[in-house]
Amino acid sequence: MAQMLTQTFNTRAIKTQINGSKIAPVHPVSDQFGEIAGYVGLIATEFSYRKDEEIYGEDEPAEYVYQVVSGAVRSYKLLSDGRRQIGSFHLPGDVFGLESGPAHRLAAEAIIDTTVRLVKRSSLEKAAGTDVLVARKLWTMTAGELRHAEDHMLLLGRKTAMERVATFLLEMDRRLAVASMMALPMCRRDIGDYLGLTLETVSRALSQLHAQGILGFSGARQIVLRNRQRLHNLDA
Amino acid sequence: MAQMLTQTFNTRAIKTQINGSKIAPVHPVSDQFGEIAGYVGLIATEFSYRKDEEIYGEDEPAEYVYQVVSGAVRSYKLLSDGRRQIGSFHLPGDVFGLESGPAHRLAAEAIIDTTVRLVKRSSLEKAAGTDVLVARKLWTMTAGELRHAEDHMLLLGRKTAMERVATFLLEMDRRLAVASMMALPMCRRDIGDYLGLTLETVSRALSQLHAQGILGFSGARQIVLRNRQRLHNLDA
DNA sequence: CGCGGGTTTGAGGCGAGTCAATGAGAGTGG
DNA sequence: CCACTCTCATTGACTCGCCTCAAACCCGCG
Repeated sequence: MAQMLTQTFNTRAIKTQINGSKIAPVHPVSDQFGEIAGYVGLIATEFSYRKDEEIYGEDEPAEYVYQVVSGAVRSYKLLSDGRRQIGSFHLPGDVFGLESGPAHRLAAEAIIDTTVRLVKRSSLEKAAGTDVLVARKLWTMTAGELRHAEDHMLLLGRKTAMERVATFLLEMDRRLAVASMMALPMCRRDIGDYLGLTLETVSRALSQLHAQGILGFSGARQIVLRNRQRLHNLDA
Repeated sequence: MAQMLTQTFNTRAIKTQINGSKIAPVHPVSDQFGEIAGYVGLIATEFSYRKDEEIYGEDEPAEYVYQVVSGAVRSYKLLSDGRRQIGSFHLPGDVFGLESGPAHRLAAEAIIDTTVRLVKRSSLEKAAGTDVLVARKLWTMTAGELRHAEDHMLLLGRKTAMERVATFLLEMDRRLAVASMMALPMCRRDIGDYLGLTLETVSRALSQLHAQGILGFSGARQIVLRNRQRLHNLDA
């Protein structure tokens, strides 16, 4: 299996080894991996990426499907002049990189040091070809991404800067708050590129919310929401 | 079947009958309907909507899946104060209203008088439960919508007004041009709400493209692209 | 023909972007 | 343990692209 990895991962495996990431031993799919597919016969492998390391590029063949174990990932598209739109952030437990077609439509990078679990796309395809429950699960996961994208189109097309930031805070609060505190893994530029704003506009909105007592800081990326209701009111 | 329709369509069927739409006789799925599912046993019905008539509302139970036969449909979300984001336009041949979950996440309205073919969602679910090819087709269709949404997020978050209009024109040219002429079914406000712009900004961009000789008008909604290459250059 | 909705065009305002400087931590090495 | 550095974040001043408001125009349709 270690041999299979070096074959199939080629450049990425080499790069990751240079970066000092470990390759976890092969093991059967555990319950925790049920999000991708809780079925015997699927091989899950762990893999690690360093901060800002590319996991896959836009239009690259979609060979694997990933689940974040720890860390955080951004999926994005670029325009030719470098303008970037982040489509989604992937946090621990999230599955990403799932494609129905042959290629990844967004690139993916580790926001911070990140460990993922992955399975070969062909394994999933094969399982889906014989098991309608697997097929249904794949559809449902893609539909979940579509739901998020539809909500995000409304944000990008029609919300004001303050509404976008309020939406973002409530989303992150829901997805990664522990004990009412959230530790954002991403920088202001990432947030801006997710919300269709500049990093300065994001910073100004956060400062304004801080001044109004709606949130508290413990360092720029440790945020406590002090009044979710008022935040909801700011979110259209 | 007519009885089934009045039962299952309730208010919509009544409204449509008042509007004078016809209810087509039940018939087996034809080859043309293969986009939804070319399988024996699925019942397709035709239904018509008048200009601006609602086909289904946001968060309404997703009982049917639709395919445009003729006309055009807009799918959109609204903010509480009326701001609208159109997620996509559905043109003849397009399938819309397909959901993995229980409810429609966007509302749908006929842009002009429109005829659709529809099948019960439960029929598709049932077919997908026994036939992995049907299941695969449903997944692929949802993945296609996701691809469009991802491209559109990039447009809404990062493109300029002129780039958005150029992208729109190329999309419509690809999807509905006949003999290099496209007859837009939607008004400037719809285009603006699709592109995250105001109708005035859309109009100004089109006027500018006209002045540059990149497109020609035969009435405000009949457009000929005279230089696709320059339009591509304007689209980031 | 003559409405009337839809479109175009103009003038001015404003929200977010740009450019620039300062500030605050986190990590590093002496 | 502190000084240094470097990245990231904040804040300010100014600009600008798109929005708003308003008026004129143009067809398409009855």
